[in-house]
Amino acid sequence: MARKRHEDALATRARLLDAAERVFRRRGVGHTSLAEVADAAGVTRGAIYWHFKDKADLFQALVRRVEMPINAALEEMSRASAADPLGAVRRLAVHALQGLAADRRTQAVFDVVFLRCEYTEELAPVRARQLGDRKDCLRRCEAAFERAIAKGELPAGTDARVAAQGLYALVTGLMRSWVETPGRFDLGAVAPKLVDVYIAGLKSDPPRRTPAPRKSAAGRVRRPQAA
Amino acid sequence: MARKRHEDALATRARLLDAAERVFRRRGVGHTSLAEVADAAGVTRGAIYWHFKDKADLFQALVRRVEMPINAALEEMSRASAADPLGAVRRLAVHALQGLAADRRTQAVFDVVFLRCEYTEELAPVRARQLGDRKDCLRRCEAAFERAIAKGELPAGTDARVAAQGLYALVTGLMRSWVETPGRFDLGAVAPKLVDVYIAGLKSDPPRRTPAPRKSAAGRVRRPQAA
DNA sequence: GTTTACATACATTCGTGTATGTTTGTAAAA
DNA sequence: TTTTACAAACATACACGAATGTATGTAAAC
Repeated sequence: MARKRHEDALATRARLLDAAERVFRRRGVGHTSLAEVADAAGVTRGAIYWHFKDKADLFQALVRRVEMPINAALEEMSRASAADPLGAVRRLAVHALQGLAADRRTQAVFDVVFLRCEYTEELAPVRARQLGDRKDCLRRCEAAFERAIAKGELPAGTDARVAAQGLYALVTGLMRSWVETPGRFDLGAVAPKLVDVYIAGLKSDPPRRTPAPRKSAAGRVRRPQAA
Repeated sequence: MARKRHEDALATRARLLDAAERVFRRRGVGHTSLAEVADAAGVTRGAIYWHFKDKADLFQALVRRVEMPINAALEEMSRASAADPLGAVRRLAVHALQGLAADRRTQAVFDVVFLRCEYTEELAPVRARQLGDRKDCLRRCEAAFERAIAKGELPAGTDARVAAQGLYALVTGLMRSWVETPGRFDLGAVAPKLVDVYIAGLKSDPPRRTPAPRKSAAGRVRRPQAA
């Protein structure tokens, strides 16, 4: 085929990404050949190899399309955490969950990321980016919780790091749960309730910092069943 | 090679499962050929096709090896939930997490299940089983929370279903987080703290049942920032 | 002698990467 | 302004390896 104009080429690229989303979701990243993606986009493999280096590169571009809004929300949370730390964290968590519940593209990408791909060597760059994003998110949330402690919104002695890990686990766990069975529950409605449950728990029974990292065997628990 | 005795054959089968655990974890389920598994086990593909129907069958057997203890803990939880519902739920969640933190085989299988395989058509039976297990777990936890409400351990009007979904998300989210970066935090120590945070949150700010499923647009939040 | 528990060999399919072909926008040269 | 040359944006073709399933071989246990 012939040469297109710039905008036509960008349209082709976008159609390739859309097609990859659909096919990856249905057949899995590793199980789909680039020929299938090309077919679904109405082009040939040549188009893919023109726009992308290989399948991993295509996948990476696919993920980055939905990363930006989340990162923007993270930034905003860090700003707002100065005045209202707990509120900022709450808004971030709820916003992330409701964003997933509302946006079809986000749903497709999270479906692929959670269930339809395996993180081996060839996806190492994607994986590294995911872990970096997670680390960043945890650091920001931890910082916000620290501010909440300083402001007296959370009890002194609260382990902000553990608190952040718990919130992250709750949110991502909900995301995965919902992606596994979409439509089985109303994520948009459940999200604020459960985030509030967790934050209320942080206030009334927060994770305490371990008083001193003794040399004794770690891993076992000692807390006498605080029920 | 020659024929072995029954116990020898069972040992070969076990070594195949062990080898598959290692290779799947390193290279991903879809990206590993059965020849690699056979090599790692010191046999040929013939042995695999003797003991298992195909790769999916091998993977399924691999997962089932670690499912039993968890299901047993679930049963025990249901029994204990009559007398001490919240305590039983708490013990189940903490036990599951610490079981992951302690057992190498469980770690390997969860690693593969979370990160190194893609759930496509060929893994449909495995997937169906996972979803069934999840459903069972959610139902039992919901029932336990209902008992807790009946006993006054949780406020009346608490939505037990949502409460169970949140706990499940927290626990599985922690599992995945820890599997993603093992050694980055002490799961055995963090687990009871965060489970307690969540349960304390259920007590002080529980998810309320939606009073009446009005016809109004669902999904948006209305709660006036309960900070 | 028969079946078990594998090993070996084979045919076939599939996917990838690359090399090459082809057409047309587009900008500079004339 | 027309022509020329180049490069963008793909399509097509090919070579290669790799994985699967099956078919067959085989030696020891029972």
